Amino acid sequence: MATKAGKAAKQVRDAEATRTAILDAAEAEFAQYGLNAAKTEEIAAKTGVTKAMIYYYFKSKEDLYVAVLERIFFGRYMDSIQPEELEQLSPEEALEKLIRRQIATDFHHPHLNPIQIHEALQNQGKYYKHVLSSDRAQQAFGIVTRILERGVAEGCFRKLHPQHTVMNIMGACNFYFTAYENMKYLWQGAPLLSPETVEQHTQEVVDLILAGVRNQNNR
Amino acid sequence: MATKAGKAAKQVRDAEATRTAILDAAEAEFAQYGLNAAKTEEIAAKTGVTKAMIYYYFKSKEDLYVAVLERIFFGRYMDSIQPEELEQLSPEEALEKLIRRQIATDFHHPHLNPIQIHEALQNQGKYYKHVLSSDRAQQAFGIVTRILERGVAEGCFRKLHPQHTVMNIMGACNFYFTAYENMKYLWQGAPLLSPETVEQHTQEVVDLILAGVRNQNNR
DNA sequence: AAATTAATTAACTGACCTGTTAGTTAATAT
DNA sequence: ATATTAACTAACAGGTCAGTTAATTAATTT
Repeated sequence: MATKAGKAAKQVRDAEATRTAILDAAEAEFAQYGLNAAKTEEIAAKTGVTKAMIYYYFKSKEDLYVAVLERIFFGRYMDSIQPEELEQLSPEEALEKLIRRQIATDFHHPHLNPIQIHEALQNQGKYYKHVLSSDRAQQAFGIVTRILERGVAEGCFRKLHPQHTVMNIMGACNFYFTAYENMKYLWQGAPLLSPETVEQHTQEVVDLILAGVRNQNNR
Repeated sequence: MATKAGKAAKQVRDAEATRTAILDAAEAEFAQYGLNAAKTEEIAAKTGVTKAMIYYYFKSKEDLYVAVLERIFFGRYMDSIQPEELEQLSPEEALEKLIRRQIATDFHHPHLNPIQIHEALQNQGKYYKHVLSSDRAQQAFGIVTRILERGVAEGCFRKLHPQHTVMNIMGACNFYFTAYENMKYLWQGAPLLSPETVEQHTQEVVDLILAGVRNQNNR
């Protein structure tokens, strides 16, 4: 929709659209397999183009992978979480909103977490370094950490370690999605990924974490 | 030490030892890459034998993978957690011990979690199904869930959903290790995987979760 | 409408990777 | 000591995969 496209989508050839389609297919492939086990042939097949197209738009599989990483982090993650907005709220309100947004993001962008995890496990974060070291990322996580620091300072949260707590909250939010495919064998019956159970998961995490950080002596 | 070995270890050829060495190397390789991206050649090299040895002891890469899965789950995980023992304790004590054991297991068997995660993401739990459906696994997780149910029934835990809470606790315990390689770029300085910080992580999770599940109305 | 440029494909190359085979060396039994 | 079995290796076969090349078709410009 950015370029000149009279009727859009009706074009047979559309560089922008093809590039995006490749990124979309690559995102799905990398989410399932990570950089190493992902197959360019498979990405091309999912896109509906020839493998050569990948190398027309991207230098290499590695280059495509980095493009996917950057797009999903800056495009999807940061936009969904909106850390800046949380600064206006009280620590409790901000924390609850953060949790709800985090889980909603996991649910609506199911590739985000798998890609990050594969990157950590397979490549030790090598390709993620420049993303997470960027000013935008540092600032965003600074804001998140400061929500907890503010809570402690204001006395509504108990004395806790902000960075550890941020990680533990992320763990509680994410594990449900990460481990779903294994967990389904443990507690059968329940359809673990239905909107209803995700809503229940959200409420459980909110209750657990807010009770977990609240200062009992205060009030 | 099981077979007849006068001076043990001094043998040049030792089937049992070689098989175990292959399993060890495979465990490390699968933990980093998962089934699909793991290379048999690499496993052989790590073991210090020829690739053909893998096929002497195991039918296929898949077969070796399943052997690794079973060994690490039944051998390492179940032995470390000892769910049966937790049944004797009060819900609070049991829950704290469970958390401490879970994290200690993650720390001392760093391959366990990565393998499980890769299995979920890459293979949708296909090769884990028979493991988690087994009586031993079902019973163990039943015990864990029942700790929470007991706590709710006895009134020391607030009204919570046991299965969701088990997952959220596991998430808080595991995420620290899973995401470490990415997280190190966010909060530099601190050596995130030193014994000291792992101890701190443990205490933070214990504090967070116990406060999070405790019933405030009850005393 | 013809010429030019951009998007796309088919077919290929060379490296790599799983699994095999046939032969070799060490341990064990006779 | 010799024969037999068990553990192990070197070398290879066949398939797969990342990346390339040369030709083709669609869009754009003149």
